Amino acid sequence: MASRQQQAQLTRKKILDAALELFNENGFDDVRVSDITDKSKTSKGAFYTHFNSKYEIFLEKFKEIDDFYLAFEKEHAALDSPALFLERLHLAQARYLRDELGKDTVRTIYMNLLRPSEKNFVSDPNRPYFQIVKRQIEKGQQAGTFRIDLPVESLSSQWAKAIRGNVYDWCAHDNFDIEEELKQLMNILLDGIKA
Amino acid sequence: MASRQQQAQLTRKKILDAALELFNENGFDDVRVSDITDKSKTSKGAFYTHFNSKYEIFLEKFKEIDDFYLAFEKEHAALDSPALFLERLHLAQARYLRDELGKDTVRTIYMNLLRPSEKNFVSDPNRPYFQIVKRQIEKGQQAGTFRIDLPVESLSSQWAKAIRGNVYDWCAHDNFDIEEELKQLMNILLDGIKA
DNA sequence: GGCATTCAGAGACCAAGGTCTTTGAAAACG
DNA sequence: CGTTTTCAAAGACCTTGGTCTCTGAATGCC
Repeated sequence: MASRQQQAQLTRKKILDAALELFNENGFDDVRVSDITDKSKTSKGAFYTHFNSKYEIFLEKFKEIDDFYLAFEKEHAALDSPALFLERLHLAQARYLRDELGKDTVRTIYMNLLRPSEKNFVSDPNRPYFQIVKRQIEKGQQAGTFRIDLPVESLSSQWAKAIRGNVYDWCAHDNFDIEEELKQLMNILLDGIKA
Repeated sequence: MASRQQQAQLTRKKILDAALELFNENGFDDVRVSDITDKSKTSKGAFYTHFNSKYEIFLEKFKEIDDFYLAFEKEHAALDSPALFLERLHLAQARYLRDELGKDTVRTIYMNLLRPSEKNFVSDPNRPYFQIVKRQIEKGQQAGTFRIDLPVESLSSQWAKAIRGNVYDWCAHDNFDIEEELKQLMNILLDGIKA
């Protein structure tokens, strides 16, 4: 028989695959842990040895978003206006959230990030998103188009938080055109960080 | 015996009082619905005829914040710089959230606002907070200090959402000085909405 | 007053996320 | 090898928010 470790990895994968498929079909709230263990022919015991919660396994889906950011940066490396870069990045992000992930997924993530037990992966400063924003703002500072009375860290973290407020509200409402709203916000923010 | 309606109101009050007291002592997550019904000498049936969820009753506590905003506006009516008014308002707000309500309460509210069933009371544009912000921004526009290429509605709603992003992050993290962070954000935002 | 109807309230019940105990095979040991 | 230890996995069990059914007193109607 396969080694214990190999077997465990296989079980983990079976659970993960089943879960992601079910989440895609029915959304987080309409998938029971028992649905996942049934579909993957495993058990609660197996589920909770590999994942700490139903939410944690759901996050796996969200992590793809980092690939999106990295791909965007690569694709737009030629663009040398940081302001323009940031604007396009976030409009693309808005479409990605809306069309690829879907409001329901984002809502679930934003909700669960506030659970006391969670360590907040989304606003981890090491994530590609922050690195990219930071690089652009630094570039703008060096070019003299962005203000330098506040450090890059402050400007970029404030930028990110303002954007997050917009995404949060989008999750909480119907009739909210996130692309349009983000455009407006960035209009203001860019004015606020210009030299 | 008291009329049915009177009796019902009394029961409602008993539940509400017991609940708020328990929430204050132990926080939302550590209070069971059964704790509330035990303390108030009522029952699940009574609880759910008067409130739709454990969260809904918790919101009652939060609604006091509107009194805070109204009091602030009254107290600072003499201040005629909208920029200064907004800055002071939000620093006072930061302290109120931190010292009066507490991070845990705010976190719970921000979490539950994203529940699909909730109608978002917090970002209801009729709330005093929005009215106050809107009035100040309008005042600034009329005085020629704030930009007029975007309508008051846009400026104020973007303002509110950016602030909300900051509060959200404060809830999600330890080691986050909300007063300092808000100061920084407003520095940028005010620059962004100035004429 | 007598009868039908309504409705606040009690509490059994249900659903579903998460925990605990148990088991049996694989690894480690000698 | 034989024995002990470890540990993935199974599934019974617990917890707790919320629902459902039932009851009995207040209200409405004649």
